[in-house]
Amino acid sequence: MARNATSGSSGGSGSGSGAAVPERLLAEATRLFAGRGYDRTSVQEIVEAAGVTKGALYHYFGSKDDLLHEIYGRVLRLQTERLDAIAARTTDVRDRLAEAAADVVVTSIENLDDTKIFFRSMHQLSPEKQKAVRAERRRYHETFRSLIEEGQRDGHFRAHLRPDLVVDFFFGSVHHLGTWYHADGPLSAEAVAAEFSDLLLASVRQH
Amino acid sequence: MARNATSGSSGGSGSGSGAAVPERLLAEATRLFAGRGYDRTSVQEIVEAAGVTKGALYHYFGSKDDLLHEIYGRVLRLQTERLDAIAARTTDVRDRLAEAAADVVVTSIENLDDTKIFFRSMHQLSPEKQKAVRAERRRYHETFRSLIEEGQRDGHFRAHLRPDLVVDFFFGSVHHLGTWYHADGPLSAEAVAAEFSDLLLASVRQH
Amino acid sequence: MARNATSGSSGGSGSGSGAAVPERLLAEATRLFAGRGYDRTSVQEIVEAAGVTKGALYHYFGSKDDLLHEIYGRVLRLQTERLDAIAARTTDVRDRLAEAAADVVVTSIENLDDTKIFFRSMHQLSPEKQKAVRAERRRYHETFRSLIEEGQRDGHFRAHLRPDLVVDFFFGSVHHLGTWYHADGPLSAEAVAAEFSDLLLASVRQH
Amino acid sequence: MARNATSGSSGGSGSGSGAAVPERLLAEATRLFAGRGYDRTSVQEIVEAAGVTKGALYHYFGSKDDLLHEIYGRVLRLQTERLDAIAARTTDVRDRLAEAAADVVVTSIENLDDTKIFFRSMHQLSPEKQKAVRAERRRYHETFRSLIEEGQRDGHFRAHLRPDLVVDFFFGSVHHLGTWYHADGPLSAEAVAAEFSDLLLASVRQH
DNA sequence: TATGAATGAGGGTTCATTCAT
DNA sequence: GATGAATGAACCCTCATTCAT
Repeated sequence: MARNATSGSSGGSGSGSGAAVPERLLAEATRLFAGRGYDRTSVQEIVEAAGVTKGALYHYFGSKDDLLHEIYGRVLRLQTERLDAIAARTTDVRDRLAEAAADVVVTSIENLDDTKIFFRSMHQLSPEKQKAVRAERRRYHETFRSLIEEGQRDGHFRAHLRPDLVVDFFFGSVHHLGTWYHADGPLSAEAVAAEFSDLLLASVRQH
Repeated sequence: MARNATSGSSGGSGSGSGAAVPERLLAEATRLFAGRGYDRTSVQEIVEAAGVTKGALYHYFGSKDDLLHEIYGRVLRLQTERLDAIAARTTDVRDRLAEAAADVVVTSIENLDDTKIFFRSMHQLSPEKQKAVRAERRRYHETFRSLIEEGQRDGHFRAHLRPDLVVDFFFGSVHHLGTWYHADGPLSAEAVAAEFSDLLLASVRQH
Repeated sequence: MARNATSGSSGGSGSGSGAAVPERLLAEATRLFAGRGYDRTSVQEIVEAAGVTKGALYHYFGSKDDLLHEIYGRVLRLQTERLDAIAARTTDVRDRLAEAAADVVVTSIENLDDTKIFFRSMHQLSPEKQKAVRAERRRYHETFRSLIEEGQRDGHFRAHLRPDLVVDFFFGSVHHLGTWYHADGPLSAEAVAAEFSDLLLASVRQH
Repeated sequence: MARNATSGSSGGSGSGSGAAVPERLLAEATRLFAGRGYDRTSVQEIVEAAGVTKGALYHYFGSKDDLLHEIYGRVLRLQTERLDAIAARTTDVRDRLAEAAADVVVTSIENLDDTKIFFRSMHQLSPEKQKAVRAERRRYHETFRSLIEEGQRDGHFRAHLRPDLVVDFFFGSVHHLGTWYHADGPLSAEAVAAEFSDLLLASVRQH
């Protein structure tokens, strides 16, 4: 029943604050959910930030829950696409794993609000939407895991490690980025990506 | 404003479910916060689960927020004590780090409800309580980090790694346990602890 | 404010579900009002059921209220015409009363949705429309009552009965049909009509 | 989950408008539902009329729906008790039927607001509560019907009549009272009761 | 020590209607 | 003739907290 939230842009005749209404709503919701948490952000606050009324929000989104789901969807689609592209390459599996690890760190930092929301607010989605998101997330993890398994078969990675545990180990670190990373701190996204990638590779590599 | 929540036990002649009222309240609150989240758990649900009335809760705790703070306090005190004990030993720093890592995994799994609450609900504490918790947490992280720095000075651990980044890397994995670990799954707490500890050591060790 | 709702049919070349738009809207509104009640049926539901948009509805009808009024109008016109025709005959007044009673039962059952709406939703009309409907209804009742009065003058019906009370007695039964009658039950419309007519005649006849 | 709404009276120390809060809420709700209809009466209007806040209403009643259900319950209990008492007598079945008919007319008029609500708002109850009310109502109708069946077996009432149809015929008239009866009109409750009872008896009697 | 009725502010959501296109 | 985005007001309900008892 959720309406299609990504209508074409308003075409440049733009009255108001520039971007189209659904995009503005998603952007403000993302910002507020990341800051205050999903439950502490009221629909009223979102629409005020976006400069529209509640009716407009419910014209585009079926519920507050739908907004959250849409936010998840965007980031999942983005990361899945990127991982699939990296995994499909024909380079050494160690390079592919390193690159995949660095890439997810960079995109997580570039979308830090989404990252914060992701690991804090998943359980506030309605059960069925939670199931949908988990399924997409599982696909993503499986692709990542298959890289580790491939490295183990090739003798590059330590064979006794449980690949699923390694995935949970690493993605815990990634999801946690939202808790401590600050854009205005001393570390660039690429610096963190390089070190996380290095740590992951060192932890699995056959020495 | 917070009353002292840990009064002596009611002496055993207690009516009801055995344990003293404040303990029962904390236990039920922990269970419910972990399951539904802090904001979605009502005070009414907590007192019903504990078999008391609202008046009783507000007799022992100044606010719902106080309950959450107390839960944080318990787990922080526990983990700080254990880490301090491990860090104070005189064994090889690699052993101390491995042991500290394994220990925090085991206690996180043994108190999985607290772990879930910890990483999801921090931002739902009042700002000043949040500050207090963060300060305690920082002390904990600093102790952990000092083990890594010691290992670097000794030449056991790779010198170019940023110790604080390593700590955030590892504790992301630990906090994430609440998201995927299930007591009735195939892995014991000790098995996860061993593998996480192994991964951490491998990732930092000089090879 | 109400536009003329019964425009000529669109000529048969019509796109969509066959009948002209206003008729389709009235038909779906009748079905929905009978099922869910007037207040619980949204304009959105009506236009979706009719396969048009809100703009179309408001093009033909001035308001949601207008739809309800039009539904009342149709059934009132129908029943008034039929009663007038029966009352104008020259047969024995007992036969005319019996026929009128049976006829209103049959048409009430044939338009059971209208009947349900009639007795449940009158008070949801705007005051002025309510007044108009009541006036038409009064005319109808007066015609019916005059049959009873005629029978009393002729000595066929018991003289001490209050004719208006008899009318209310009988039409209570008729309006109530919507509550219990089901088309797929064991009773045909004609069977109910015969028995109701019989009960009415027996209740007023001089024995 | 509905709280018990009929606490003891407040004991005479009565601050405020006299009666206890739940009773006041039910009384005002009855008045407003009868006047405007259930859907058109807001919870805000009810609590304002009763001089309390929304929180107080929801302290005693689980939902607006519960209020309606409680109103139904009261009138059903009253009428069931009275009918059972009359049906249990040992007088001639014609007298018992006449008395039962007259009695339900009198109590329906004495509780005219409840009567109005009954026939207009039943379908606005939640499905499960509707089922409960219908079941109670069916019991009531069955008792009434058994009087007619008894009269048919005794040869007092016409044997070919369908008893259930007679019951629906008569209770249509009774439920309809709310539509036309006015306390300040020319007819006393007893006068209407006598005539309705007479009409019913005449319609079923063997002549 | 404990009760539980009552508050008051705010929660998410629905909806008839309008109007620029 | 017809669209559908947007409004704005009202809707039912929840909840942490207080306080007279």
